[in-house]
Amino acid sequence: MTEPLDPDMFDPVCPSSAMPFQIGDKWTGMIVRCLAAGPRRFTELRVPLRTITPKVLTATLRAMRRDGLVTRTAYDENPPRVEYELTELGRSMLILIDAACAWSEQYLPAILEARRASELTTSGEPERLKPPITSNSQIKAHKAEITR
Amino acid sequence: MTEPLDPDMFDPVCPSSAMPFQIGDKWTGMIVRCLAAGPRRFTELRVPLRTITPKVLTATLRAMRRDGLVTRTAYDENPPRVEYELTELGRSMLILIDAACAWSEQYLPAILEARRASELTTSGEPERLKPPITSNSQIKAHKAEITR
DNA sequence: CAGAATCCTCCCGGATACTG
DNA sequence: CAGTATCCGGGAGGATTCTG
Repeated sequence: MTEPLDPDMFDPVCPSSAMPFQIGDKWTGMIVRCLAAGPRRFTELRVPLRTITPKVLTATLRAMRRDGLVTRTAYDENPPRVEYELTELGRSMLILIDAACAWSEQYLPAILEARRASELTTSGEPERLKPPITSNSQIKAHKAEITR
Repeated sequence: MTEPLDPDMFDPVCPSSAMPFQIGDKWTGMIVRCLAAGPRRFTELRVPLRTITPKVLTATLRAMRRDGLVTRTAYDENPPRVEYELTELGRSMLILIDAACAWSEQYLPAILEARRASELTTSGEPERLKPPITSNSQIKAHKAEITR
Protein backbone atom coordinates (compact mmCIF):
# COMPACT_ATOMS: atom_id res chain seq x y z
CA MET A 1 0.00 0.00 0.00
CA THR A 2 0.92 3.61 -0.36
CA GLU A 3 2.03 5.08 2.88
CA PRO A 4 -0.01 7.81 4.55
CA LEU A 5 0.48 11.36 3.44
CA ASP A 6 2.70 13.58 5.48
CA PRO A 7 0.30 15.86 7.32
CA ASP A 8 2.88 18.60 7.20
CA MET A 9 3.69 18.41 3.55
CA PHE A 10 1.84 21.66 2.99
CA ASP A 11 2.17 23.04 6.44
CA PRO A 12 1.19 26.70 6.52
CA VAL A 13 4.49 27.38 8.17
CA CYS A 14 6.19 26.80 4.86
CA PRO A 15 7.09 29.74 2.66
CA SER A 16 4.05 29.20 0.50
CA SER A 17 3.15 32.81 0.35
CA ALA A 18 6.45 33.58 -1.32
CA MET A 19 6.28 30.94 -3.98
CA PRO A 20 5.83 32.34 -7.41
CA PHE A 21 4.32 29.30 -9.05
CA GLN A 22 0.85 28.00 -9.24
CA ILE A 23 -0.35 24.98 -11.11
CA GLY A 24 -3.97 25.20 -12.01
CA ASP A 25 -6.07 26.87 -9.40
CA LYS A 26 -5.15 27.33 -5.80
CA TRP A 27 -5.24 23.66 -4.85
CA THR A 28 -4.79 21.65 -8.03
CA GLY A 29 -1.03 21.47 -7.88
CA MET A 30 -0.99 20.31 -4.31
CA ILE A 31 -3.64 17.70 -4.98
CA VAL A 32 -1.64 16.33 -7.87
CA ARG A 33 1.33 15.99 -5.57
CA CYS A 34 -0.79 14.24 -2.97
CA LEU A 35 -1.90 11.73 -5.58
CA ALA A 36 1.57 11.14 -6.94
CA ALA A 37 2.22 8.03 -4.87
CA GLY A 38 -1.12 6.41 -5.56
CA PRO A 39 -4.88 6.72 -5.12
CA ARG A 40 -6.20 8.59 -2.11
CA ARG A 41 -9.59 9.01 -0.57
CA PHE A 42 -11.43 12.21 0.05
CA THR A 43 -10.66 12.59 3.72
CA GLU A 44 -7.13 11.46 3.21
CA LEU A 45 -6.57 14.43 0.96
CA ARG A 46 -7.94 16.79 3.55
CA VAL A 47 -5.13 15.96 5.92
CA PRO A 48 -2.15 17.61 4.24
CA LEU A 49 -4.31 20.29 2.65
CA ARG A 50 -5.74 20.94 6.09
CA THR A 51 -7.26 24.36 5.54
CA ILE A 52 -9.27 23.26 2.53
CA THR A 53 -12.98 22.98 3.09
CA PRO A 54 -14.97 20.00 1.83
CA LYS A 55 -16.86 22.25 -0.51
CA VAL A 56 -13.74 23.54 -2.18
CA LEU A 57 -12.08 20.14 -2.28
CA THR A 58 -15.14 18.72 -3.96
CA ALA A 59 -15.24 21.53 -6.47
CA THR A 60 -11.55 21.26 -7.23
CA LEU A 61 -11.67 17.51 -7.66
CA ARG A 62 -14.66 17.81 -9.90
CA ALA A 63 -12.91 20.31 -12.10
CA MET A 64 -9.90 18.03 -12.23
CA ARG A 65 -12.09 15.12 -13.23
CA ARG A 66 -13.73 17.12 -15.91
CA ASP A 67 -10.34 18.05 -17.29
CA GLY A 68 -9.24 14.45 -17.26
CA LEU A 69 -6.62 14.87 -14.56
CA VAL A 70 -8.08 12.46 -12.03
CA THR A 71 -10.54 9.61 -11.90
CA ARG A 72 -13.05 8.95 -9.18
CA THR A 73 -13.92 5.47 -8.05
CA ALA A 74 -16.69 4.85 -5.56
CA TYR A 75 -16.73 1.52 -3.78
CA ASP A 76 -20.05 0.18 -2.64
CA GLU A 77 -19.12 -0.41 0.93
CA ASN A 78 -20.18 0.69 4.31
CA PRO A 79 -18.94 3.16 5.31
CA PRO A 80 -18.65 4.54 1.80
CA ARG A 81 -15.27 4.74 0.21
CA VAL A 82 -14.21 6.88 -2.71
CA GLU A 83 -10.81 7.02 -4.26
CA TYR A 84 -9.20 9.58 -6.49
CA GLU A 85 -6.36 8.69 -8.77
CA LEU A 86 -4.24 10.49 -11.28
CA THR A 87 -4.82 9.77 -14.94
CA GLU A 88 -1.93 9.65 -17.35
CA LEU A 89 -2.67 13.26 -18.16
CA GLY A 90 -2.62 14.19 -14.52
CA ARG A 91 0.56 12.27 -14.03
CA SER A 92 2.19 14.17 -16.85
CA MET A 93 1.91 17.31 -14.77
CA LEU A 94 4.25 15.91 -12.18
CA ILE A 95 7.40 16.77 -14.10
CA LEU A 96 6.24 20.34 -14.34
CA ILE A 97 5.49 20.47 -10.68
CA ASP A 98 8.79 18.95 -9.79
CA ALA A 99 10.53 21.48 -11.98
CA ALA A 100 8.66 24.28 -10.28
CA CYS A 101 9.60 22.89 -6.88
CA ALA A 102 13.21 22.64 -7.91
CA TRP A 103 13.23 26.19 -9.18
CA SER A 104 11.70 27.44 -5.98
CA GLU A 105 14.09 25.51 -3.87
CA GLN A 106 16.97 27.03 -5.75
CA TYR A 107 15.86 30.60 -6.08
CA LEU A 108 13.42 31.30 -3.32
CA PRO A 109 16.19 32.44 -0.99
CA ALA A 110 17.25 34.95 -3.60
CA ILE A 111 13.72 36.28 -3.84
CA LEU A 112 13.40 36.58 -0.10
CA GLU A 113 16.74 38.30 0.05
CA ALA A 114 15.79 40.72 -2.71
CA ARG A 115 12.61 41.38 -0.86
CA ARG A 116 14.39 42.07 2.35
CA ALA A 117 16.84 44.37 0.63
CA SER A 118 14.16 46.23 -1.28
CA GLU A 119 12.77 49.58 -0.30
CA LEU A 120 9.67 48.87 -2.33
CA THR A 121 6.62 48.39 -0.22
CA THR A 122 4.57 47.48 -3.25
CA SER A 123 2.01 49.60 -1.50
CA GLY A 124 -1.29 48.49 -2.82
CA GLU A 125 -0.20 45.05 -3.91
CA PRO A 126 1.18 43.59 -0.70
CA GLU A 127 4.07 41.30 0.05
CA ARG A 128 2.36 38.26 -1.27
CA LEU A 129 2.92 36.31 -4.40
CA LYS A 130 0.43 33.69 -5.31
CA PRO A 131 0.20 30.32 -3.64
CA PRO A 132 2.04 27.21 -3.21
CA ILE A 133 3.76 24.38 -4.82
CA THR A 134 5.90 23.19 -2.05
CA SER A 135 8.59 20.63 -1.68
CA ASN A 136 9.18 18.91 1.57
CA SER A 137 12.78 19.90 1.91
CA GLN A 138 11.73 23.51 1.60
CA ILE A 139 9.26 23.14 4.36
CA LYS A 140 11.78 21.55 6.64
CA ALA A 141 14.41 24.13 5.86
CA HIS A 142 11.96 26.87 6.56
CA LYS A 143 10.79 25.29 9.75
CA ALA A 144 14.34 25.01 10.94
CA GLU A 145 14.81 28.64 10.10
CA ILE A 146 11.85 30.03 11.95
CA THR A 147 12.26 27.73 14.92
CA ARG A 148 15.72 28.88 15.66
CA MET B 1 17.44 46.42 -31.46
CA THR B 2 14.84 44.03 -30.22
CA GLU B 3 11.93 43.81 -32.52
CA PRO B 4 8.50 44.99 -31.43
CA LEU B 5 6.34 42.64 -29.45
CA ASP B 6 3.68 40.69 -31.25
CA PRO B 7 0.46 42.43 -30.26
CA ASP B 8 -1.34 39.13 -30.49
CA MET B 9 1.02 37.11 -28.41
CA PHE B 10 -1.51 37.02 -25.63
CA ASP B 11 -4.57 37.55 -27.72
CA PRO B 12 -7.70 36.81 -25.72
CA VAL B 13 -8.74 34.52 -28.51
CA CYS B 14 -6.10 32.09 -27.37
CA PRO B 15 -7.04 29.25 -25.08
CA SER B 16 -5.75 31.06 -22.05
CA SER B 17 -8.74 30.24 -19.97
CA ALA B 18 -7.99 26.58 -20.31
CA MET B 19 -4.34 26.76 -19.39
CA PRO B 20 -3.61 25.16 -16.09
CA PHE B 21 -0.43 27.00 -15.29
CA GLN B 22 0.28 30.27 -13.70
CA ILE B 23 3.62 31.75 -12.92
CA GLY B 24 3.48 34.22 -10.12
CA ASP B 25 0.35 36.28 -10.14
CA LYS B 26 -1.96 36.75 -13.03
CA TRP B 27 0.44 38.76 -15.18
CA THR B 28 3.95 37.98 -14.00
CA GLY B 29 4.52 35.05 -16.31
CA MET B 30 3.40 36.96 -19.36
CA ILE B 31 5.53 39.91 -18.47
CA VAL B 32 8.58 37.73 -18.11
CA ARG B 33 7.94 36.40 -21.57
CA CYS B 34 7.55 39.90 -22.94
CA LEU B 35 10.93 40.80 -21.50
CA ALA B 36 12.66 37.68 -22.73
CA ALA B 37 14.06 39.31 -25.86
CA GLY B 38 15.30 42.45 -24.15
CA PRO B 39 14.27 45.54 -22.22
CA ARG B 40 10.87 47.04 -22.84
CA ARG B 41 9.15 50.22 -21.86
CA PHE B 42 5.98 50.59 -19.93
CA THR B 43 3.64 51.26 -22.82
CA GLU B 44 5.34 48.67 -24.93
CA LEU B 45 4.32 46.07 -22.40
CA ARG B 46 0.75 47.21 -22.47
CA VAL B 47 0.42 46.20 -26.12
CA PRO B 48 0.48 42.43 -25.91
CA LEU B 49 -1.04 42.42 -22.45
CA ARG B 50 -3.77 44.66 -23.80
CA THR B 51 -6.40 44.20 -21.12
CA ILE B 52 -4.05 45.11 -18.32
CA THR B 53 -4.66 48.47 -16.73
CA PRO B 54 -1.79 50.85 -15.95
CA LYS B 55 -2.52 50.51 -12.29
CA VAL B 56 -2.15 46.76 -12.32
CA LEU B 57 0.86 46.83 -14.60
CA THR B 58 2.56 49.26 -12.27
CA ALA B 59 1.74 47.17 -9.25
CA THR B 60 2.90 43.97 -10.90
CA LEU B 61 6.14 45.49 -12.11
CA ARG B 62 6.77 46.90 -8.69
CA ALA B 63 6.26 43.53 -7.06
CA MET B 64 8.59 42.01 -9.61
CA ARG B 65 11.20 44.62 -8.88
CA ARG B 66 10.90 44.04 -5.20
CA ASP B 67 11.40 40.34 -5.75
CA GLY B 68 14.44 40.97 -7.86
CA LEU B 69 12.91 39.75 -11.11
CA VAL B 70 13.21 42.96 -13.09
CA THR B 71 15.07 46.23 -12.97
CA ARG B 72 13.68 49.62 -13.78
CA THR B 73 15.71 52.29 -15.55
CA ALA B 74 14.36 55.79 -16.01
CA TYR B 75 16.02 57.94 -18.66
CA ASP B 76 15.95 61.67 -18.16
CA GLU B 77 14.47 62.55 -21.48
CA ASN B 78 11.47 64.26 -22.83
CA PRO B 79 9.09 62.58 -23.26
CA PRO B 80 10.05 60.40 -20.33
CA ARG B 81 11.29 56.94 -21.01
CA VAL B 82 11.43 54.03 -18.61
CA GLU B 83 12.70 50.59 -19.37
CA TYR B 84 12.16 47.31 -17.62
CA GLU B 85 14.59 44.48 -17.96
CA LEU B 86 14.88 40.97 -16.61
CA THR B 87 17.48 40.28 -13.98
CA GLU B 88 19.35 37.02 -13.91
CA LEU B 89 16.82 35.78 -11.43
CA GLY B 90 13.97 36.79 -13.68
CA ARG B 91 15.69 35.20 -16.62
CA SER B 92 15.98 31.95 -14.72
CA MET B 93 12.22 31.68 -14.76
CA LEU B 94 12.19 31.41 -18.52
CA ILE B 95 13.03 27.73 -18.57
CA LEU B 96 10.10 27.08 -16.29
CA ILE B 97 7.80 29.12 -18.42
CA ASP B 98 9.00 27.44 -21.57
CA ALA B 99 8.43 24.08 -19.96
CA ALA B 100 4.92 25.12 -18.98
CA CYS B 101 4.26 26.32 -22.51
CA ALA B 102 5.53 23.09 -23.93
CA TRP B 103 3.38 21.08 -21.60
CA SER B 104 0.33 23.07 -22.53
CA GLU B 105 1.02 22.79 -26.18
CA GLN B 106 1.26 19.07 -25.84
CA TYR B 107 -1.62 18.37 -23.52
CA LEU B 108 -4.07 21.18 -23.83
CA PRO B 109 -5.95 19.41 -26.62
CA ALA B 110 -6.37 16.43 -24.33
CA ILE B 111 -7.79 18.65 -21.62
CA LEU B 112 -10.18 20.32 -23.99
CA GLU B 113 -11.23 16.96 -25.31
CA ALA B 114 -11.76 15.58 -21.82
CA ARG B 115 -13.76 18.65 -21.05
CA ARG B 116 -15.90 18.21 -24.11
CA ALA B 117 -16.48 14.57 -23.34
CA SER B 118 -17.27 15.15 -19.71
CA GLU B 119 -20.74 15.23 -18.29
CA LEU B 120 -19.46 17.19 -15.34
CA THR B 121 -20.72 20.69 -15.30
CA THR B 122 -18.54 21.48 -12.33
CA SER B 123 -21.64 23.31 -11.22
CA GLY B 124 -20.47 25.88 -8.79
CA GLU B 125 -16.91 26.16 -9.96
CA PRO B 126 -17.28 26.94 -13.66
CA GLU B 127 -15.40 25.87 -16.76
CA ARG B 128 -12.41 28.00 -15.99
CA LEU B 129 -8.98 27.05 -14.91
CA LYS B 130 -6.69 29.80 -13.92
CA PRO B 131 -4.90 32.05 -16.40
CA PRO B 132 -2.36 32.07 -18.99
CA ILE B 133 1.05 31.15 -20.00
CA THR B 134 0.75 31.08 -23.69
CA SER B 135 3.00 30.18 -26.54
CA ASN B 136 2.65 31.78 -29.91
CA SER B 137 2.18 28.59 -31.81
CA GLN B 138 -0.71 27.74 -29.54
CA ILE B 139 -2.37 31.01 -30.25
CA LYS B 140 -1.99 30.61 -33.95
CA ALA B 141 -3.22 27.05 -33.90
CA HIS B 142 -6.22 28.09 -31.91
CA LYS B 143 -6.95 31.02 -34.16
CA ALA B 144 -6.83 28.77 -37.16
CA GLU B 145 -9.23 26.48 -35.38
CA ILE B 146 -11.85 28.98 -34.50
CA THR B 147 -11.58 30.82 -37.77
CA ARG B 148 -12.37 27.84 -39.82
C1' DC C 1 4.89 58.84 -21.70
C1' DA C 2 4.62 56.78 -17.29
C1' DG C 3 2.34 56.46 -13.96
C1' DA C 4 -0.85 58.02 -9.37
C1' DA C 5 -5.36 58.36 -7.19
C1' DT C 6 -10.18 56.76 -6.50
C1' DC C 7 -13.96 54.18 -6.74
C1' DC C 8 -16.22 50.01 -7.31
C1' DT C 9 -17.45 45.24 -8.72
C1' DC C 10 -17.13 40.57 -8.99
C1' DC C 11 -16.38 36.21 -7.35
C1' DC C 12 -13.23 33.05 -5.08
C1' DG C 13 -13.33 30.45 -1.44
C1' DG C 14 -13.83 30.22 3.77
C1' DA C 15 -17.22 29.18 7.71
C1' DT C 16 -20.79 26.59 9.26
C1' DA C 17 -24.11 23.83 9.18
C1' DC C 18 -26.61 19.33 7.52
C1' DT C 19 -27.40 14.41 5.07
C1' DG C 20 -27.39 9.68 2.52
C1' DC D 1 -17.29 8.76 5.19
C1' DA D 2 -18.11 11.70 1.47
C1' DG D 3 -20.01 14.88 0.38
C1' DT D 4 -24.23 19.03 -0.22
C1' DA D 5 -26.46 23.47 0.98
C1' DT D 6 -26.20 28.41 2.29
C1' DC D 7 -24.42 32.40 3.70
C1' DC D 8 -21.01 35.73 3.43
C1' DG D 9 -16.61 38.70 3.53
C1' DG D 10 -12.27 40.31 1.49
C1' DG D 11 -9.43 41.51 -1.77
C1' DA D 12 -7.67 41.24 -6.59
C1' DG D 13 -8.03 43.89 -10.14
C1' DG D 14 -10.93 46.55 -13.74
C1' DA D 15 -12.75 51.38 -15.14
C1' DT D 16 -12.02 55.97 -15.07
C1' DT D 17 -9.79 60.26 -14.38
C1' DC D 18 -5.90 63.16 -13.67
C1' DT D 19 -0.78 64.80 -13.55
C1' DG D 20 4.55 65.67 -13.78
